[in-house]
Amino acid sequence: MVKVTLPDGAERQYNDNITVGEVARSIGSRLAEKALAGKAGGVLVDLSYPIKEDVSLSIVTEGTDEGVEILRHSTSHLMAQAVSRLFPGAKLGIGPTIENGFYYDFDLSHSLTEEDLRKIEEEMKKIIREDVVVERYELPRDIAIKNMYAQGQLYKAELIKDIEDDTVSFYQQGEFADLCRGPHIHRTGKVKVFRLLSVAGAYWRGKETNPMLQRIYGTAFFSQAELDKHLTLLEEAEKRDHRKIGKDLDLFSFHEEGGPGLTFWHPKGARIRNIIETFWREEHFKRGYDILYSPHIAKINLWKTSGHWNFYRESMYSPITVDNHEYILKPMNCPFAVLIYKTKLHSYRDLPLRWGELGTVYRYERSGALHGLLRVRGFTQDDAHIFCTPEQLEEEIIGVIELAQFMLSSFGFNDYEIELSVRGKGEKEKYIGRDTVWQHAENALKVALDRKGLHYTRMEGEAKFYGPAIDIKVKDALGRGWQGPTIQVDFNLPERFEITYVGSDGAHHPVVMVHRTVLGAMERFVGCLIEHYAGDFPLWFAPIQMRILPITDAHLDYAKKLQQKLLARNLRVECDTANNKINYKIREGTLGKIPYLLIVGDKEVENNTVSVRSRKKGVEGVFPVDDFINTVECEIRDKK
RNA sequence: GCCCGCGUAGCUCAAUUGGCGGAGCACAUCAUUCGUAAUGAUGAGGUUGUCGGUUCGACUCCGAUCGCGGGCUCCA
Repeated sequence: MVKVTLPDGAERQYNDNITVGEVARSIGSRLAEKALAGKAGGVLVDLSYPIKEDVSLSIVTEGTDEGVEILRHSTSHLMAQAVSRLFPGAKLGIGPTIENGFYYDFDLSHSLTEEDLRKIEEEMKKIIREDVVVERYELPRDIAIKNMYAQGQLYKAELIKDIEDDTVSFYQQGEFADLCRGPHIHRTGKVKVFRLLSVAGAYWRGKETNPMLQRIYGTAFFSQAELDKHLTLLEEAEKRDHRKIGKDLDLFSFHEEGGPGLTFWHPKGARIRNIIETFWREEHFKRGYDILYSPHIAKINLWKTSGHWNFYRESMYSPITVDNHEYILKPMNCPFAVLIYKTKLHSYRDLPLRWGELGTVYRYERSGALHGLLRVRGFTQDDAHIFCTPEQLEEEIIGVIELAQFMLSSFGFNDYEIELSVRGKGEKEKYIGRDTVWQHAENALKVALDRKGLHYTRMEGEAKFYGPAIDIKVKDALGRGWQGPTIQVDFNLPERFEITYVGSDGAHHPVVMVHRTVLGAMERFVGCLIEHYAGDFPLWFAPIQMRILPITDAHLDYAKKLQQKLLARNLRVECDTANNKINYKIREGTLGKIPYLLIVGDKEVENNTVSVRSRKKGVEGVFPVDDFINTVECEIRDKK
């Protein structure tokens, strides 16, 4: 007999080798109906899993996150089966679940098209109707490898070679079997609704030197309603796309004549940037920062000293030769701050020095990586370099974390992920500096994060070449994370440039440098902002805050005077002088996502009022001009 | 950079199997002077991304190239 402990604490006795599915059935037929898998002792197992010893068990059902994940994983197998049927000889890569769906990689000579996806979907539905049993079996590792080679499944063979266990498990459904840890749904008929979404190239195991496979992305749900909801969500996200909104709202553009990844800011986009930058400077001054300006290019030797030429060259624009000297467009601002630091001796009494710089850098991003404002080749970092003593380091990092949090929340970002980016194992040639120095730097970051009680993920191999970092990722409309703020501890550049401070003992000590941004880069930040608000910006940084709409030409004078009055109060206001009906003007203003539309006609002229229509609430009513000004000035101050 | 797809008027899109490139919006002119999401008429606009090839004839087929998109890789 075995004792099974259920989630509610109930204990039940069963015969040895009873399966998870049978336990579910013994509890209730409805549970059995909805059961997909089990969780025995915290490990996900199939319904066919035989229970051999006392265990705590929960049944994974359709309505749960784990259930959906199993469904998607099984759907990816189903897809692989369909692809294998339609394209004999297809070599299979991997087919995992991902957030909101799944994918499977295939190596086939035929290039998959959208129509192929529909055909594969049809074949998948056929397999669902066949409702074949999905069965798990195990093979000794060596035999499994031999089998895979015999079947021409080289990728699978390679995967098994990397598995350390003596036996590996497979799942058989009809004529199709696939290497998999499981668990899986027990019949193909359990798959309900799914959709194949796109095809894309993907390197085998993510390595550029490996062959490129064809990846099919798809998603699956337990109900049509859920799938529909998900597809609607994708459509909504498309509407929030900053590239579309940027065009519609006339914020920025890119030009073939200008070059890929080089942003042209239009007046309204530039206005947003200017507001953010002004806010940024003021906030920095308040927190004891000064700001710098530095050149866009510098002689190549500077970059050799800094290490960029050796460790960062592939991201740098090629040298420009002037008067027999080679110059490089700066990919980073740090060496410039160092040069300024070196212009005089610094006492420990002067530290920390916090030097901010809205520095425009140029990096050669591979053409395929470019993406609207979110990944460009020329961008302005809201950079700063802090020079401090080792003792001050922790406090400085905490100060930066707090500033970054303040900045993000000021712009409405409360959902972001924090990563601690450290060196990858066994690729030391990618980084400069000694182990002890790296250890020290990493520890400082870790301690600061812990002191702030922040949750973070440790990311191996994500460090910069000169030091580890705290990276904060904000999300776009599709939930893709983009690195924004970053805090990097650097003991290496100070050493390379031999920058020191004079301590109380009168001796020179190496200074510690912190590189950081609190927004990331203006381009990316504005891109994320657009998606976050879908172009519907809060009043305080909306490029146009209000537009005056005169009913007829007879009200133009009043409208113009009103505009002057509002401009004088530093409000961003337009006047719609076009010869159009008021309905038309309102429509234009609404589509332009202008926070306030101020309608003025006979009544308003007579009483010195405005009829206010807000984007948030629609018709707000008629207010004396000064009252309206008061209201919006409060709203701007509160950054609502 | 790699795989796949896409480039037609400022924008969003049409154009049988290769046979004289159209529409809506925006813009200009004229009329209209209007109260909370589109007034009407007229007009202007293009070497179909670029270069080359096939053809009597190319937006359409082929090649190259530039740019964009979805991913992979890479990163603020």
